[in-house]
Amino acid sequence: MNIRDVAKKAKVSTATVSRVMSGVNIVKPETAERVRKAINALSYVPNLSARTLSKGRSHLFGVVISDITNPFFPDLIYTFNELAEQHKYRAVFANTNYSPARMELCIHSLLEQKVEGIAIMTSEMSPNSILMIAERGIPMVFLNEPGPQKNLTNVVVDYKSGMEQAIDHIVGLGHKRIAFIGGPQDLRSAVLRQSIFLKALKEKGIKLDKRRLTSGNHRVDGGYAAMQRLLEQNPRPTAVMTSNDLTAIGAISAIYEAGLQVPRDISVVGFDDIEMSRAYNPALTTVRLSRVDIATRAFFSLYDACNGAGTTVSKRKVKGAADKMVPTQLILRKSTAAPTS
Amino acid sequence: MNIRDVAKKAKVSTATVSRVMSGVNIVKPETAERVRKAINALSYVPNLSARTLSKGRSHLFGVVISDITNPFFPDLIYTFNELAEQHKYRAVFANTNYSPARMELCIHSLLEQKVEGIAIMTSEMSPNSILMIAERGIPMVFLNEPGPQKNLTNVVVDYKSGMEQAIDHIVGLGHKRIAFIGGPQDLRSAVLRQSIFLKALKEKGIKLDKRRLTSGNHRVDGGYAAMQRLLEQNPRPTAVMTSNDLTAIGAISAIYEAGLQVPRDISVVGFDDIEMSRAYNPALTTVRLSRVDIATRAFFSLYDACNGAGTTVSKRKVKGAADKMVPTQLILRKSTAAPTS
DNA sequence: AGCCTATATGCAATCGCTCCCACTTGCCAA
DNA sequence: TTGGCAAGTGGGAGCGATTGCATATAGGCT
Repeated sequence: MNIRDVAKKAKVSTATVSRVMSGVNIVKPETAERVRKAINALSYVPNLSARTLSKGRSHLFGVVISDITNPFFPDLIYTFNELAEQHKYRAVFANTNYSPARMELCIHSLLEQKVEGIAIMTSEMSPNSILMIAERGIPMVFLNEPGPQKNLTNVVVDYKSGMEQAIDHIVGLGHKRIAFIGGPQDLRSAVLRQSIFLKALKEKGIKLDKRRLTSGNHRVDGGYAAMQRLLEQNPRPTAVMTSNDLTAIGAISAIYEAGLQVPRDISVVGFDDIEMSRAYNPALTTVRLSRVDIATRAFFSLYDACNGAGTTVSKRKVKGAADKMVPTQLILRKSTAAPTS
Repeated sequence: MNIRDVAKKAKVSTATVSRVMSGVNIVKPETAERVRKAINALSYVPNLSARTLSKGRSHLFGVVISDITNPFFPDLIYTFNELAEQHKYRAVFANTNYSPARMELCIHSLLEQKVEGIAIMTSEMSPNSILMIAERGIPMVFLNEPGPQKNLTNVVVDYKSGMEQAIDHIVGLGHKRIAFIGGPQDLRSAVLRQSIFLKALKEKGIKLDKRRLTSGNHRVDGGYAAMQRLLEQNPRPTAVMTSNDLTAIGAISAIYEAGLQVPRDISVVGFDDIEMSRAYNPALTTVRLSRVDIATRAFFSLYDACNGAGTTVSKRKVKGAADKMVPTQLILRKSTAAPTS
């Protein structure tokens, strides 16, 4: 079942069938109708490989993520996918599983598929792969990449603002013994969050006792273990800032397990505002980082690069997206309160 | 940059390059080496569309899901993807957003991509689409589809066993006033869970007061609202069984918000055992439904259908998968306890 | 020397579609 | 009448790979 069968059935040439399907060029309405009837009658579905090969365009974007299981990503994927669909693109996803070696495979697979743009939403990197993309002139977009190079754009998150809001909140409540649980120290985004936190703290003239600076793994168990360590201290911290929500949730588990309560005994602040933060018990005070924003900026960055800056509507959107950082914002919920001296 | 460039550079024909890449047929080692050098030198990546078109095989499976944002799916996708990779397949995902109309689009897209098999892991259905798949002879696998038709397999979950374990646990603790919060009544899987729960209850000679049977939407807010309604009753239930974990989490929020505690005042049991259940506060007693199992069975069901039942290893695995239902199992954690009369 | 086989490689048709170009037809102006 | 133009359609090359078949070469055997 191919375009020739349809052409035969509709008594036209394959060229005409093609024209009817793509909707461009002029086809006499009656002819078009006949073709459409034939398509339905045969329940014909065009072959995407053939079309891609022939046109030399895939209308496909690749998105590289670390791990679909990480609650940070589904929202991102959802939004990206939605936008792609709205703009007649498709999106394919590739998991690196946090491994640069696997990232290389991911990129290779995306290149095989002739994607027209690649969004790299991970921290781990394979410089070699990046090179391969670059030398093909394929547009790329990164997340918080430090040194922006030519030929690629960069979605950058305004971590600082959110961190400052969180610090102001904690300090405003009267906390003095503040701890920080960071993420894995080989994860660039985690290191970035930590350093920005420390810097913001310093700028406010507050100094953090080194013993209160520890780290987990950005998962629940890591937060749990880190908090257990903090709880052994005497005096123990009265407020804990964390590098992501899963860490915060792990920390809260540890606090309850030690017979203490949040926020009565210890206040906890998360980062990311994943779906679960609102539903958690107690609902987590956290810094919201909009995955919808990130996905939107990433998508339009690629879309714009592929479809010339000439367009009007998309142009405006992208311009807006490129101008500003992705904002972050403190969301006050139930996991913070004044210390009960 | 295509196979001809490589051939020219290595001073061989395109046929030889192709043979080197696919690894089949005999190529003189030195020639192969020369070709490999050329491939690297040019950093050539083959064009998948051309390959697919030429071979007439896509090595691609499609997976239809409702919504990537639903925590039920990421695990499923992860596992499916992993298995696909291990078996030299790729997997593409399509979101229906719970809409049969969109499902039609999803299927159309998968057919365009010439997928070799389709796993339909959603409840919503578009009979028309199913027909299109069937008439192409493409293997399908469903999740808990009630009437198994020919030409498709069905992964079925043993809801009953898990429900019975949960009921035994609750009843064994001494609970008399048991409530149930179901899912959306237009979602087949939710209706199934509910009816199996009621049936299991009846079989044990326990009867449920109709007023204690209510439903949410399988999301946190629905569980919250449903629980609020239950809390207005006098006497209120002492144990609540729910149709999924998100519902249970919503219910717990409502209970705490009413100034009560879990499990002291009310016990809550979830269903699914999503990642968050373990980390929730209190950790949720729930019925585990292994997404890994589901994905594994779904994958091998398609894989086997596509690669003849003749293979040995896969055959064994698939046979095992097809024989048994996906088991469910009660996981005891902290959200259940004996009622404090 | 002549023949045969096994091994290694090349030629070219093919997959299903798109799109350039050429062609037909009908209409209007010159 | 004729030329020119626009609208509608068809022919067929080409996209980049795979693969059946033909061919070339080397070595072994009689």
